[in-house]
Amino acid sequence: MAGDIFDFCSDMTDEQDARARTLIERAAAKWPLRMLHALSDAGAPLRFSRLMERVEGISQKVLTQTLRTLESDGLIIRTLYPEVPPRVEYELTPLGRDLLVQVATLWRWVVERLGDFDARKAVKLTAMGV
Amino acid sequence: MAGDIFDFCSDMTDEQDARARTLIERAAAKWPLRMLHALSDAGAPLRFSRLMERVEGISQKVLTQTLRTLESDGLIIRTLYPEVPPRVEYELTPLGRDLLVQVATLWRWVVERLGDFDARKAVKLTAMGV
DNA sequence: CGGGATCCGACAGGATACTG
DNA sequence: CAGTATCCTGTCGGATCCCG
Repeated sequence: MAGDIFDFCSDMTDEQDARARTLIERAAAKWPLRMLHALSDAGAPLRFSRLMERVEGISQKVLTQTLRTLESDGLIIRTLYPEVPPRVEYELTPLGRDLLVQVATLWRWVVERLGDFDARKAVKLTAMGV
Repeated sequence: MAGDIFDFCSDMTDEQDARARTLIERAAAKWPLRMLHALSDAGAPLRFSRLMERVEGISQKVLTQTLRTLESDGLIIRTLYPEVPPRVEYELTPLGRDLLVQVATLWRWVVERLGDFDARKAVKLTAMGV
């Protein structure tokens, strides 16, 4: 259809569609978003332990897993300093920063309309004889 | 911090934050998004069976569950026509339509940069002695 | 310090059978 | 037609223990 708001997907392969969907779902998920936000908020590279402190409630396993995923997606950079004890720092890439801005835009839109997301307010007028 | 891009969340309760997060995660998820898209694409109310045809691969159980969730979130409207056999039609609410547009915007942004989401392109220059 | 390996419970989602 | 009920399996995430 001509008016399809997802027109830009028309010439995509199934693989590209799946890749885009995965990226969107990841960025919208709880832990990845909070981690990106923590890194953005810090304004400087964060060590593993500091990041874990800033993302309240996350387990070490999920923190590690998500860091690996975000790194392979090109959203963060992991830098290992081979000292004793070892030091590892994580920071946002420009792409990660930009994606976070996009998601924040969506968040703001939703938060501003929080009161509207409720079935009580979606009463169909025709059902009332209007 | 003053530069926090999520500043607009600062005066939110934990419940509001959780609610917003849930809404975002739902809208970004695979089946809800494809269902909203199908309803938008149809341009008219769809019956249960027609919707199931248009959302390829979805199970009847998940279709029902997701319809209930979307309805309780005020994104779609369910209209029952007490005929024999029964007829039920689903359509987007204005809010549902608007949310879909917001998510589509995010999708377009990601799709246009699909090639960038790849760790190979996120090489840290300082690691190369630059 | 920054993880890896393992076990476990909770829950999402598919397949199937049945119903007003 | 438009669901509901049930079973089953895969995955996610928490907790714990261990290592270089």
